[in-house]
Amino acid sequence: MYAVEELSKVLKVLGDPTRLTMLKQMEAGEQCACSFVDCFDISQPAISRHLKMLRQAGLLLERRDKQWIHYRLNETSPFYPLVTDLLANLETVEPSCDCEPDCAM
Amino acid sequence: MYAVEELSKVLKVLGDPTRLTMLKQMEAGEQCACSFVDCFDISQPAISRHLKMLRQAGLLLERRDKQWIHYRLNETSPFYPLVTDLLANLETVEPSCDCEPDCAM
DNA sequence: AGGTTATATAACGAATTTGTTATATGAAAG
DNA sequence: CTTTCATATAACAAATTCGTTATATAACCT
Repeated sequence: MYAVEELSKVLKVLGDPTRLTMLKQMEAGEQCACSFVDCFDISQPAISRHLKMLRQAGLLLERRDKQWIHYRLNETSPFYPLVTDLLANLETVEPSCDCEPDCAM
Repeated sequence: MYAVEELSKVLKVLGDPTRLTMLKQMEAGEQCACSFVDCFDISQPAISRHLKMLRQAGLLLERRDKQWIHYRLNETSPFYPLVTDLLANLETVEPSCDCEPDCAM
């Protein structure tokens, strides 16, 4: 059972096409932050801030490997079931620019 | 299957504690607009605008009866299953001010 | 050490959101 | 017909969002 304040905060974070698409891409597994930079037509700092919002909402976990940071869905979030359910009902988006499944490493 | 743009728009509308609480109250059935005015600590025009946003997202239907307007969840919305699922996992909120289940009529 | 790559933060502006008060509309009641 | 009640709209201010460019940090490579 979610409290109204918490749920509305998470839904607000989910209510953005860029962040929703990011999550959809992480549905398949870990994604390097650099791959998001390639996938979207917005600047690297904008990507970084979207990731931060998802992280602060507790929806993401990160793993540092060398200079790359890999993000993945946080399966221990109380909202993880909600997120996976949403993503399962979300069409896959074909990227506008060239978008590698993941970076070199 | 939802498209990213549509789903993110709906989630954005859902991502507000006032609107989420309004929907929760409509989970039980029709609600007169005036009952929302009693339930929340915001002005009548603010309530009216929240209802408009929910209506424009296709989540609500209205029924006019005399001078009152009754709102209910739109069961034919493609997002209705999503909404009911969310509401089922949302704690009921006890109202701050006096809040009738519905107005006189 | 110095250069390159990946990511984060700061500072800022335009657009959007969310509240307010004042006003308009629509229906009911005297 | 004028008043009253329920609801909607207009105009505006404060706060937030979301992008930008410039700069900082962190790790790797030579």
